Amino acid sequence: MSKKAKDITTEEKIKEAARKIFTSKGYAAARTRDIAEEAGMNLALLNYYFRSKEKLFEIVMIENFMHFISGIKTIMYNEETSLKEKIQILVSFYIDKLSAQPDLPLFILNSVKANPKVIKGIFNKQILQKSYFFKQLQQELSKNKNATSNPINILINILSMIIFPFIGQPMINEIGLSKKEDFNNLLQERKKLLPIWIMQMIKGK
Amino acid sequence: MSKKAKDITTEEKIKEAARKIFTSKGYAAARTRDIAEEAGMNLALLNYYFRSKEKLFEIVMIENFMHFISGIKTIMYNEETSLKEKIQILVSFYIDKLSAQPDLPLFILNSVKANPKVIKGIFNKQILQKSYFFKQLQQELSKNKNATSNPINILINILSMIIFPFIGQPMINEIGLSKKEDFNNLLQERKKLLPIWIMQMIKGK
DNA sequence: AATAATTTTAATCATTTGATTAAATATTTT
DNA sequence: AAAATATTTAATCAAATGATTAAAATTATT
Repeated sequence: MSKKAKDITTEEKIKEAARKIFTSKGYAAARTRDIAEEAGMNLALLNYYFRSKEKLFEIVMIENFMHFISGIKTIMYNEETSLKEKIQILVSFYIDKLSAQPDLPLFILNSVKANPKVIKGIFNKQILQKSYFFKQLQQELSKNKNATSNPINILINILSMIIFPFIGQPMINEIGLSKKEDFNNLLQERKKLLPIWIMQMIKGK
Repeated sequence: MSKKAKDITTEEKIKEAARKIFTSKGYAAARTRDIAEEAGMNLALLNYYFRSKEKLFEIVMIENFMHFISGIKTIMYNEETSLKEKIQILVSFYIDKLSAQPDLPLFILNSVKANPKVIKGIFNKQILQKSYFFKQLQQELSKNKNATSNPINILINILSMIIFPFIGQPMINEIGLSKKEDFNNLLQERKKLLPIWIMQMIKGK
C-alpha cells in the first residue's frame, strides 16, 4: 500500500470515529481514547495526524456543518423550481438526511453556540439573500397585505419544524407517542404536511 | 443566624451557581470548581451538601425541567379558555420565559438526550391527553376532513416554533439578521404571528 | 539490499478534576 | 459557659485524560 493511500485511510478512519463520538457525546464528554478505540487505532495517532483534540474537533465540526448546509444552496439557487417546489424538496431532503444522522442537529447547535465564529465563511446573509428562493419568498409575502411577516421568520419556521423533531425525539417519544405510531410514521406524515403548512403561512390563510 | 436558615442559604447559593454553570456549559464541560467559584464557596461544600457532581446535576436538571413545563399544565387544563386563547397564552408565556433564560432549551434537550429517564414522572402521555387543550385540539382537527393530521404533529410544531429561535440564535444572527432588526424584534413579531400560523394549520387553510 | 523516511506502538508525563479527610470555625443545645 | 453538633476550610488523593516520547515496525527511495 502506498504511503499516501495509507495516510488517507488512517486519517479518514480517525475522522470518521471522531465524527461519531463527538456527534453522540459532544466535545467535552468525548474522550480521545473513545475515538481511538472506535477507530481501532493507537491513541497517539490522533495527535500524530491532528495535533490535538481541539483541532480534530474543528475539522469534524466544519465538515459536519458544511455537509448539513451543502444541499440548501443548490436547492435555494435553482431558478427552475417554484417556491412551493423548493419547499417540498427542502423538507424531503432534510427529513431524509436527518433520519440517517439524527444526532447531527443537536451537535451542530451546541457547536455553534460554543463557537459562533465557525459559521462565518460557511454561510451568511449574502448567500441567503442573493438566492432565488429568497426573492421568490419576498415576492409571495408582498402579495399578502395584512400579515407583514419578515421572510426570516418564515425561514426560521421552516428550519424549526424540520429540525425540532430530531432534537426533541426523546421528549416526543415520552410525551406523545404510543407503540404503534412510531417516530418514523410521524416523520413521513410531516414530509407531506410541512410544505402545506408553510405555504399557508406564506400565503396568509 | 440559625442552623437551618444557614443551611438553606448555602445550599441555594450552590444550586443557583450550579444551575448557571451547568446551563451555560453543559454537564461534562462544567467543572465543580467553576460552580464553587461562582457560588463563592469552598469546593468541598459541594460534596458536603450534594454528595457528588452528578447528584447536584440531577437536582438542577429536574428543577429546570419542572420549571419549564410547570406553566404548560395550568394553561392546558384551563376549561375557561378557547383553543385559540390557549395557544396565544402559551406562545406569549414561553417566549417571555425563554427570553429571560435563553440557554434553558438547549440544556434541557441535551439533558433529556443524555438521560431520557428523567422525563418520566414529570411529564407523560396521560398528562397531555387528559388535558382540555388536547380535547379541543382533537375536536378542531376532526372538523377538517382532508388533512388528517396527528395532534402530536401540531404540538411539535407549536413547541418547535417557540423553542427553535432560542437554540438557533447564534445561527440566526449570522445568517439572517442585520443590525437594525435585532433578535428581540423578531421575537415580538413571532408573539403576534405564531398563534395565527398555528390556527391556520389546525383549521387547514 | 541498504538506507532513509514515515507510520505505529507502548510507556509515560503533566494536568485536570471529582472527591475525601482532618482540622478549624461557627452554631446550637444543655 | 461547656459540650455537642454542624459547617467550613486547606490540603491532599486517586483516577482520568490530553499529550509526548523514544523505540519498533512499516514503507518508500536509492
